[in-house]
Amino acid sequence: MKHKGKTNPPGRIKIMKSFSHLMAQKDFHSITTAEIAGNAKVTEGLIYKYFRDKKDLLYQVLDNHFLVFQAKIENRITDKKNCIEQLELIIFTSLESYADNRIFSKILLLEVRNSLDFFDSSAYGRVQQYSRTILEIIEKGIKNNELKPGTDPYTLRKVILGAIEHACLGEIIFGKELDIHAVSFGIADIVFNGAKA
Amino acid sequence: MKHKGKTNPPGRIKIMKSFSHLMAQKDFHSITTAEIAGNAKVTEGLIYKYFRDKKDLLYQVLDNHFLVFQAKIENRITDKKNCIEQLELIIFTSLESYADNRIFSKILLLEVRNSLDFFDSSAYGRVQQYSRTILEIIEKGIKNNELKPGTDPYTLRKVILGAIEHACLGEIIFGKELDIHAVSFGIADIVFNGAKA
DNA sequence: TTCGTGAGTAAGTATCACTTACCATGGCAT
DNA sequence: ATGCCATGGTAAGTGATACTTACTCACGAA
Repeated sequence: MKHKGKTNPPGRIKIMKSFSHLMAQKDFHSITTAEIAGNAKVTEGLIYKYFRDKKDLLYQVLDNHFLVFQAKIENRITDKKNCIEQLELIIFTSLESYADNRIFSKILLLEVRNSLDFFDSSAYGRVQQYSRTILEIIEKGIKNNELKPGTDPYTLRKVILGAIEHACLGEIIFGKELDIHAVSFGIADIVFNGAKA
Repeated sequence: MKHKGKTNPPGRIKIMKSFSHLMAQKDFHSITTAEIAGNAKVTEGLIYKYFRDKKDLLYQVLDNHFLVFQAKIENRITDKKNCIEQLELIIFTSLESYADNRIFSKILLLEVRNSLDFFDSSAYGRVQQYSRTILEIIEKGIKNNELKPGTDPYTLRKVILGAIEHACLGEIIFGKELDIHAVSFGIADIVFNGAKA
């Protein structure tokens, strides 16, 4: 008997909460199904009623976190008309979200990428949308001459996304504090004004 | 009986080669010790004579690949005196190395980061040195006014490293082709001259 | 000759992800 | 009322896999 996804029973919620909680402490592979179930006070078998396998659980937890992340970004950038301001805000908000949602960022930046089936998941769909939003803003910026006409939008996106992700890695891995304002300003300054004297 | 690391017996080499070869085909966790041993024509037990565990094998293979990577970079940048040229060369050479050494980049960018014990490994020591080299060039560049005086060297390094890594991810994960010349030039252009019109 | 050491093997074992078969309850059509 | 079946949940496996233990063999030095 498989779960159809029409309801959201307490067992399912408890499993996701338990797993989320464990992800804050250790990496995916060293979390056992026995631990997840024990922590959630259900039996191991129930996990497989609601999730295809352990990875599917990971992806669905990520998907949940991504919803909040995405809503925050989409909400904020609608105020700004200026493309550069929009991009600056995306950099800042991404850093902020990564910083106060360690589990989300740990899963997204460290755990899911090495397994190909992630890219079929609904969570990856959200990554793509976030990524597409950035590209569209850049293309608009080039069109109305806010950004240099020769800029390759894909490369610019690579630099922005790469900088954001790299900035978070130290914090995620070593638990270092990150001055979000300073770093996001610094990244934007380099990306838009250049580092050359 | 543990291995002291003084010699490099054929079994050890065969195991590392076998593992390297398997890493080109699938991800770390779906490679089994039985496969590694079978492929290398030794018994499973021998793996644990030379490597503490499967992860240790991963780190030592990475370490080997990193040696080549590092040598190439250090060699090339000694020609150039100009700091910006040095950084441009690092960007290009990194992309190039990542591109024609898929196993190396897959391990470094996707597989090792989620496990804390990597950061005690000798391979991580090499990552740190590579990273330090970049920082030193940036600091020199700021001192002799090639780069803007206000630049935070750590942030600039984040942008450069992040851009490089992000540029490679698509290639590693989906096997997409990457125009190294175009992308490395694009990254350098944005980072040094800025994207703002 | 003996002894110690490095290279390699064979046969486990504990643990883990995942499966199968089962139980209980409540709403609902007959 | 009654039968029924979908949904939420459990209990007890099972095969695979990472890692361990105890062993053999070859050989160079004392």
